Amino acid sequence: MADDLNSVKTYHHGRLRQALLEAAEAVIAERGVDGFSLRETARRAGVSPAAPAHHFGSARGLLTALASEAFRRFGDALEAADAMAESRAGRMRAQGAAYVLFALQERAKFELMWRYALIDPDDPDYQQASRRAFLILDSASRGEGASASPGSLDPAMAPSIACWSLVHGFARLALDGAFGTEEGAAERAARALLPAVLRHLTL
Amino acid sequence: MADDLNSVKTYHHGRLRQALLEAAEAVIAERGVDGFSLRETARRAGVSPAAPAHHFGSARGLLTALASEAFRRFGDALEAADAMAESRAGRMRAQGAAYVLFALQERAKFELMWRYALIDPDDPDYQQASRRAFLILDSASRGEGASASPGSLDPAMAPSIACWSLVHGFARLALDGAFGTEEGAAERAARALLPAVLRHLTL
DNA sequence: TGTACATCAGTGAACGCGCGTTCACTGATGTAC
DNA sequence: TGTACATCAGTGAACGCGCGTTCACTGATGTAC
Repeated sequence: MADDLNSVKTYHHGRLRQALLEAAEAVIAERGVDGFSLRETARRAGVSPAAPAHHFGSARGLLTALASEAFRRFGDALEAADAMAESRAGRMRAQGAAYVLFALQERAKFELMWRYALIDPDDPDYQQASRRAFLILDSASRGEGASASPGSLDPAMAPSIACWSLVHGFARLALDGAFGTEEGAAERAARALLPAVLRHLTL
Repeated sequence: MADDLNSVKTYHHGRLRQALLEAAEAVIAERGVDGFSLRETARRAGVSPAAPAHHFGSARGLLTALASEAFRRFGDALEAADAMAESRAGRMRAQGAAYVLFALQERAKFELMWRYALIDPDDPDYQQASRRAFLILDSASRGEGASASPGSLDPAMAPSIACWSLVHGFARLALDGAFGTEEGAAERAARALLPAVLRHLTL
């Protein structure tokens, strides 16, 4: 029977955790990160406002899970871009483009990823997901297997940090409307300027 | 009599507008941008919750005024740094250091400056203050008098945008704890890494 | 195969909260004559 | 110099809001025998 896959409304949802994450994603995509509300998320998932607590403990817990998931997909995007390029500079540029593309396409999620007032940055899952993303960037900008760790102040980190800063800054400026606030302005700026901007980095 | 400068509590405040801006600044410095509240601001200024409306219209109005003022001081800091250096590269690096220093020292204000969900980015005063800051950066990275405008997609903008992106990204990553979340970690990272990072920029 | 029971995943009503804004008001100031 | 009056800059109580979380509960599921 396809019944239990479709319309039958049962007391137990079955995949509520995933459904809540999707609903939350939709809420922030529509209303912005600041417009998030746990009750609205529950409403969209068709569930009582108390239900999310069962899976995430609190609103912060849900957002932390969503941010972790976002970081994972972000890492995937960087990895995929990396695999398409060959030279060191080529890898770095491909990743830089993917970085900015992700930020523009998944705007709200990208902002959430860095919103420490709303998530728990000490969550192990979050930590692991965000650290991984940096290591992918790092390995491209220093060429081959990553060695140092994100938190270190080793001067050997400078190239990676410079690369990271450049693309991160460009993405945020674009999101914040520095290149115009009209519809599509950020995307146009990225297309027109990003390649030239990336060329200003010496590795 | 010094009375009217000190303790005498009069019905009319006299400089309430300024007092509210200062109170708001203190609130976000203590509680973070997300912790802002108009009522709390009024409380600190020793005034009823309805008073701010008289000077700023709404909470958003107050925050927009605060962000504009922040951008003005930010521009001043960039300008001062610029005046200390001589070569083009020197000016750019001095401004870059000032940029990051401002972000770290005036953390909450710096974040507010870019928080479009809370302010009105179309406010003329805000526009002018933010545009000015960019033009100072721009004039250093292209050498001498600024020519193009922030919104343009002219490829000649690439050096300025690259410089801007680099320092903006570094600042945000530092604030967001990418270099560690312990007390003072961001400052230490800036001291240890920023000069080397700035050297990766070709002008 | 059937039954008892523990555990799990939801409900829905209620709580208390602090918020931004509104409203009719009043005390102080400044200006015209 | 004194008075009338408009304007300005505050008050403080009230409104309605949506929020996150709590609580005692119940329906469904899975497991042991």
